Amino acid sequence: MVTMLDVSRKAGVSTATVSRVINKPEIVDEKTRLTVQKAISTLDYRPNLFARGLAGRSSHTIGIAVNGFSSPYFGLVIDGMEQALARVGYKTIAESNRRGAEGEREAWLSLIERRCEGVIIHSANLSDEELKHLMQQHPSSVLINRLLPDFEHRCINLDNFHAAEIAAKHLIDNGHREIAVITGPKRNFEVKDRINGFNFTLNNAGLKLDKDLTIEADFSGLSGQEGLEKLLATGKKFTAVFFHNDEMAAGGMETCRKANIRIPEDISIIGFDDVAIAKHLTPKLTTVRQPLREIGATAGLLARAIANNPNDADHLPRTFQAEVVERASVARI
Amino acid sequence: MVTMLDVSRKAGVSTATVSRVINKPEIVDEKTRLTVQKAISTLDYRPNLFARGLAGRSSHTIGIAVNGFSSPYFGLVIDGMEQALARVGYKTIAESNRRGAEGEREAWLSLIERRCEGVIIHSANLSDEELKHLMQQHPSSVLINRLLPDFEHRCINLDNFHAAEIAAKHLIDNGHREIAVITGPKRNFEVKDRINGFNFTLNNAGLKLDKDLTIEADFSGLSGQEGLEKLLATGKKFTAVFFHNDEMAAGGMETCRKANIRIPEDISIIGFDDVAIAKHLTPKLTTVRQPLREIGATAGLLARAIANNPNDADHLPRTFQAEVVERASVARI
DNA sequence: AACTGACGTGTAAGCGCTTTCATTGCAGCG
DNA sequence: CGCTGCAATGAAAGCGCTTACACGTCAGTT
Repeated sequence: MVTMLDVSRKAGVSTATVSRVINKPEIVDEKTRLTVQKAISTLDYRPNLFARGLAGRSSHTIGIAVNGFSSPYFGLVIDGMEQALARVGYKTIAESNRRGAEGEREAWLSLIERRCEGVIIHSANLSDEELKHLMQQHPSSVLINRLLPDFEHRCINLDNFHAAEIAAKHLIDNGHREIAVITGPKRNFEVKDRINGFNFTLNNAGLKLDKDLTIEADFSGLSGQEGLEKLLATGKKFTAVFFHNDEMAAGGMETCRKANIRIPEDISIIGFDDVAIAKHLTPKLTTVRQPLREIGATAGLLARAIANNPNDADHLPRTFQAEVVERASVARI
Repeated sequence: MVTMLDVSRKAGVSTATVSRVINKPEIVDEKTRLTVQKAISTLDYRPNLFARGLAGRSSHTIGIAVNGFSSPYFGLVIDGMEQALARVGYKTIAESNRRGAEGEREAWLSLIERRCEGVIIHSANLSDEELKHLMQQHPSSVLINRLLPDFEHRCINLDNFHAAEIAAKHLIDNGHREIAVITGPKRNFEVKDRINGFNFTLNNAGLKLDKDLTIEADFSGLSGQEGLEKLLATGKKFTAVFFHNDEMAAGGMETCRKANIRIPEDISIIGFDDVAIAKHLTPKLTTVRQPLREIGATAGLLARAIANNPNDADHLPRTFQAEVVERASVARI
């Protein structure tokens, strides 16, 4: 392994100078700089990250902890982050949460251990209390999909209230009056916001949400399927249903197929997220798109800014707006 | 930050002993070990990975470089790897390739720099020559989805020949005689294997592949869509088409829908991979499933074994068998 | 009783960098 | 011509850990 010492010898300077050439080229004389750079490239030298990290230089990497890499949702977030960060010379490292609060804490710490300058966390299981504690202890971490009191400027979120608003509006504009909804777990704050936004819009339009027509599910396809079955079982009339994610919407479509219910002729369906499957469903799913890549990108940039240059952080948005992607699962009636 | 020195003081021993407790607990006296462990946990001490890495201890992490985190394909591979490795106390770090050969090399090196004990690489763009060079230089890296001459024992692959064989067999068994195929890029070795396996089976059954009925595409949905259009334009008769991945199959279905061709009544379709969208298509896609998680898991384990205990490596499989998942897009005729 | 090993532990030398502080050389000044 | 001040560089002290080596201690020998 070729070390900085090798380079310095080859270039006839001290290791300090080599280090400067690498980290602050502007402060070394042009001539020396050139010699050193030549030495670096002819020796094919690459700094040892561990030594660098130990010696205290910043690692130029931002970490992100998610639950499972195979989620289409987080895949996009990470991708967005990775690309934005790469553009400013930063590396991304992704870690997979083990399940539960313990797993989330573990992943977070592990990222810190890796000396990530910033860490971005999606936590569903840690309590506000503990989250606050960790946020305090690790000042350049940022949360996504969670709004932690007192740490709002370090949280990145979709404007779920608004997102549900436009979903409702889309349905109403298309003439729907009896609307059902299948929600995510109600303890999630984003679920609450969606419910509120949805209700708000319905109320404004002089409609109201029938309690029996809102079912709590758990974001899984199966729960969507069963949710719609329950809805059907009530015998109540409804012409449209709003699912809190696409996965559940796909499940819902499945029960329609089984029950011989036509979409959108008999029931209109609107989803949420716009993940890959949405456009492959039949009919193609009209859904509320989250700007996932953008959220990832901003989270990454924010973490970096907080770590290095807190002023920059102010310019970054903390909340994002969804938009509805009109496809073919909502009928005008 | 609490360091090993703090722990050693608290426990009244030297740092060397603390280090031993962490790395080779068996060699320290039980009593001391307990004191030290208590000190560690009351201080909430966590070793500094950089110092560890620098001082030469193994990092207990395996890295993987893929192109983009949002691919449903690699998502599963990484997930499988992560879980298998976690089970043996190893960490996974995933890095996203930048495009092209240069990007792949870069990601590889970057993983090495992070002192990953082993590295697992998916390379589509590096030449065999360069790959060999890198494999030599970094003895505990393993390749997935590529078969590099002279390094077969460090390559993990699907048995593509067999996979295509069973796809063909499935079609033939269902009575199909005129079969079209839409392939991936032919320079890919796995594509070649699939073509060979497919042809082989067809020939064995006394059929042969019509040159006009095989179209080269690029694995994208759009290319699948266009591929089927071209097929239709030939005016030749075919009752089934084999797509080299699900994405393209979805595209093909799209074409059918537009052309008012019923699946599977008019044309049967079989895909490849079995990614998330497959079961959401209408009709549900019959496809050849790759054991993606298992491939990931084995790749991770293999890299680790090569790094630590070459003998263990022998037991691990290098090639995996696909299976067809029968759903609803292939008709019996 | 002196001698051997095995065992448990401590001492201290790095690992490859960054960074502070000191040093040098030299232009510009009175 | 001696100063000051600045720019460019070097010397050396860590960063927090691992590990070779040395050093007791205390059985079990002879």
